[in-house]
Amino acid sequence: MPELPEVEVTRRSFARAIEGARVVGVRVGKPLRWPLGCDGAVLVGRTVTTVGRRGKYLLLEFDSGVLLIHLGMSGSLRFSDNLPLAGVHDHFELQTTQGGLRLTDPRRFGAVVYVSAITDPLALKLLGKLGMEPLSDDFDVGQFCAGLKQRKSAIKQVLLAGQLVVGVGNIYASEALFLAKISPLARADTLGRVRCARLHAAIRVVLSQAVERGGSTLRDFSSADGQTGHFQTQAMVYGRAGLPCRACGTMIESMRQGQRSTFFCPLCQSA
DNA sequence: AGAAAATCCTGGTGGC
DNA sequence: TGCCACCAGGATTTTC
Repeated sequence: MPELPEVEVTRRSFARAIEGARVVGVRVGKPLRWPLGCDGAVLVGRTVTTVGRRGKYLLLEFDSGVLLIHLGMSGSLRFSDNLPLAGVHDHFELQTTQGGLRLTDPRRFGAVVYVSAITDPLALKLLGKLGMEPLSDDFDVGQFCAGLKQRKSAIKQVLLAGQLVVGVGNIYASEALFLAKISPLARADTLGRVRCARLHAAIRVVLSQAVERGGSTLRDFSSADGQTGHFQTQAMVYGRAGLPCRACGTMIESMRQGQRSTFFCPLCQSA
């Protein structure tokens, strides 16, 4: 499930290799979450300048125009000068002078959207209300705490919502809350200065460690050069229901919060 | 208005 | 074996 670390690992795995490439062809498969927003042919002849990221969106910037790429929950990219024959789950492909960039996405919750600029209304609609970037300097403790003070729902769900801080999905929300020793059920507005600062730090630690480990490969995630991640092997709580807590030995529990599974240690995260 | 909760999309999987 | 409920991320819709 691509969350911020998987998207960032993907970005790093092909950004350098694709920069300067000129588009020579586009292949579109089945429809994704949203329409591409242009005829694929109009991309031919454009040159890739940079590959950026905002939240879980990759921003493939051309000398003119930008492709917003979202991996949804089952998407992965591959960039290679020798891609295998396209399969049934390959739904977008950019052929360039430096190799082919292909999106494979069985569930098709992902998206590739063309906008003429990052200031385009459609881009603003998708990116405009996103929260702070957790790994950048703009992830300010004060702003984070102030934001939490305004939310009455459970802290786990506030993290997932992405309006305050982006990129923290189901895996890393559980992990960060464990690291910060905060119950996923705690109301966001009840967290004081100390727990709030601890959570802020925990989010940064968990996400940056996950990036270092190449992300989490639960089923089939791999970066654009085919590498799998292995953060999942060091998860403290995610997917560990019924197993002993790595810190205190208490049995890890799971529950449902807003139709999503949450994992936590009832002792370490009792407050 | 703005926050919170419910809904929807798809295909792989596990249980029976 | 086949069928079906269930699960997942997050934008969108509905409710409060």
